[in-house]
Amino acid sequence: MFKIPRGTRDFTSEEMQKRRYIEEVMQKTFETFGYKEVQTPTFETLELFTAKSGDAIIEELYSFTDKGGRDLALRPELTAPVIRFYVDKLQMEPKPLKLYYFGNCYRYDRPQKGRYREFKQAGCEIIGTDTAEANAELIAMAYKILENAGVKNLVLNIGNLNILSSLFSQFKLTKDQQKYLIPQIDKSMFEDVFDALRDFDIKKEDASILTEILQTSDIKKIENLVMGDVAKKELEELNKILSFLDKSFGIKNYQIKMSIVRGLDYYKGVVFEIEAPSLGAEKQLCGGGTYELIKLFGGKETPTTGFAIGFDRTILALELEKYEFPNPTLDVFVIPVTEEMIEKSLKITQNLREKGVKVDIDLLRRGMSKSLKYASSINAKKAIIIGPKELEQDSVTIRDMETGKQDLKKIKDIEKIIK
RNA sequence: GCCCGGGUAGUGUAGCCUGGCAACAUAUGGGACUGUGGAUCCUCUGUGGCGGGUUCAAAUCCCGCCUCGGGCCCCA
Repeated sequence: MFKIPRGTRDFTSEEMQKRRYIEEVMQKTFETFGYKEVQTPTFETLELFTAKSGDAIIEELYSFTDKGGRDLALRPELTAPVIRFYVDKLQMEPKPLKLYYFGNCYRYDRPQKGRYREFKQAGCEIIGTDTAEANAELIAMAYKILENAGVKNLVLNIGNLNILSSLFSQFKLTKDQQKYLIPQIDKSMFEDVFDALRDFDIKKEDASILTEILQTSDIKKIENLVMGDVAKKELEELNKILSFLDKSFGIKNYQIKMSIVRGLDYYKGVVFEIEAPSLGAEKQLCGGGTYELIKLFGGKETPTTGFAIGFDRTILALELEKYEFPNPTLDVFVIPVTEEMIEKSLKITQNLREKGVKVDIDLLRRGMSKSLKYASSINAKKAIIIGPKELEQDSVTIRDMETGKQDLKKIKDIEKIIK
């Protein structure tokens, strides 16, 4: 017996039905926002990912050397590949460029619920604009995608990294000091942040201002506390985004959260995340923001914002919320009563299939009773019984599997009745 | 990578503490009701994650590994 590799999954037809359905809903939402689908390879050069995230991520990558000696890696995410694609081939496309994608990604992590070594992401990037309306539209789309997919309990947090970094520079914190603070901010350990700031010789008042800003979700309060032109200007932008979300997109269910940091290295400006609180440790469904990667990849700098949605987690959240996925059904199950009927039955089956009807036929030469039972267990809507009695009159028996009602119908009329 | 809890037919479970023939339900295949279902009955197949140790004897006790789950770490 062979075992499935750790952290990977097989999907049953029931699960695939759910996944395809949700993927379609997401895809439609992307399309209604004017986004176009792209696809990139499953593996890339290792360098693409180390350039973006540093050598430290090699530990969490599925990387390998191919037979030509090239260092490659299975993609751990899709932003870097898509931006590589953009820099390589799409720079002259009319702006803004709105791209979306679905793809499996691979990370060498310890698996647990909602975290797999092979997982699927849905995401997008908008290239060439960073107006408040562009950012608001993007955040709204992320929210709507999850809402349209049917997730009920969503928490949308929005922050802005430029405000944080301008405060950092105002307090003259060194890069190392910032590096020390960021993980603590990420973990909401604000007392430790305060203590650290004091250790860095920040005045008590300034330290409390910073920790206040990090903790409050009251934008007025932040307005009163924030200092410096850059931070004030960014705050104004943030305010515009929030106002668009509320007034234009009807999304009121958001919270300011200045402690979203998301690896400050290449994220700039607005950042956001959407959580499904019911999911526990791995509850983040979506993360995104504005970032600067194009220049790093050798392209002409232009604003970019994007997000990624954890597809598997979205499915998990829906299942937890007892979301009712559509049931897989079969339009017709054909039952030949005797072996002599098989040829005619296959022909009728095939005729219906050519008309686009979902039809299956008994292939085990089972009796009527077992066949009907089987038809019922696979959720067939109708059964067509084909036997000598019926054929004498050029007819078949059509049985409605829900009501149990059945009628003798002419073969030439089957198509009409089924449709 | 760390801490904790699990792993018994395809699925869901009992037995484990206190070692002694591996079992129940369900699903699947076949059959009965001789052409009408969700039923009933009969029947076949199928089970201890893997390896080692203790013992006359291990699903049961001990150790290691694998794996799933909860919590960390990480979260691009």
